[in-house]
Amino acid sequence: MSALKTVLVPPADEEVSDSALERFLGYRMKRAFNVVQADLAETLKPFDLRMTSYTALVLIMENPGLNQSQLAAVMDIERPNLVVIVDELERRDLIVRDRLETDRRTYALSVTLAGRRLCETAMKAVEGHEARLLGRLSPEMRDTVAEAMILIRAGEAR
Amino acid sequence: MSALKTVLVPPADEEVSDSALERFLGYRMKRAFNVVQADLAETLKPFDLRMTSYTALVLIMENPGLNQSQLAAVMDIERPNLVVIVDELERRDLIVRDRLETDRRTYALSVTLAGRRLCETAMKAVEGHEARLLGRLSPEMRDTVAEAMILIRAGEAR
DNA sequence: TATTGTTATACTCTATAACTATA
DNA sequence: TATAGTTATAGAGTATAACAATA
Repeated sequence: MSALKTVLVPPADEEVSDSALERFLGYRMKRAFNVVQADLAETLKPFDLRMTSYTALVLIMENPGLNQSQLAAVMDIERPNLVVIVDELERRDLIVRDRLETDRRTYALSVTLAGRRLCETAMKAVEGHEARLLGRLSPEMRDTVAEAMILIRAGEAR
Repeated sequence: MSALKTVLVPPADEEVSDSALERFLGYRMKRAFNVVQADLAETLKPFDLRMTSYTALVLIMENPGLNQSQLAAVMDIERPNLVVIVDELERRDLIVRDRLETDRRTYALSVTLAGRRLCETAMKAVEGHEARLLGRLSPEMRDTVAEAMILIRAGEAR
């Protein structure tokens, strides 16, 4: 039997393949989400907002009076993580926390006039960001993706 | 003019709406991705792998001899962040780093037998995870989502 | 008891600058 | 000088336990 030595030939950059991960949803989603995240961060930077604080602001504007537990639930984050977000929005006078007479444990959150103005301007910028990132996708494709995201999200508990 | 006092009525839990974020891709993707991430983490826990280390292992198995810069590029992460991942895979004897004669700066990465075995078992588990999470999506929908993720990813630099 | 908001903490992922050794 | 790998570090997101005030 002859002695064969295996020689490891490094692939050229263009030859590196990820086809074994072709059906790997997490991998594909992660890479796409990173791009979306980075572009969104740039988009929101002029408003000094991050994705989480922007989301919170929009939801408070849409649901005046909601409390932090409700907001955390809609945003799908843990309550402790919401505290710092709400703290900062309040510090910047974009929202107010009102103690309720009926239940003095909870805060009723609502936007200030400044908060509403900033939010509406930021929403326009985010529309541009969406258009930029989804430009290559057909309208049908966008709808399908949106629907799929909701279906995946809904399939959580089983 | 009569003095009207605005009373803030907190919404019931079921009434909290996020329709203002309906077309907000990042928000939808984040929520879906969180679900995928959490389920994947559970799936990979028995193998003591995380999403990043699993991805690295699969890619090294598919591209024997590639170096860390190439791997980081395919995975879309920064080189410094890859070091700890490769360190751990090497420590567990799942991969080896071979110094190349031709360029002593780079490592040629490849899986060991143990690495190949663990990877192949883990890939089967990940298939189950995919089936579980994508169960509600039609095959056409899955294809569209996969394609859309690649398109979004590709639209990065513009 | 249970719930709201809070503090403290820890782990992961991500990003950048600066270093070393090789080329 | 440029590149591969490395170290150190910092920021952001996420998750849990435990507490005070209130119901």
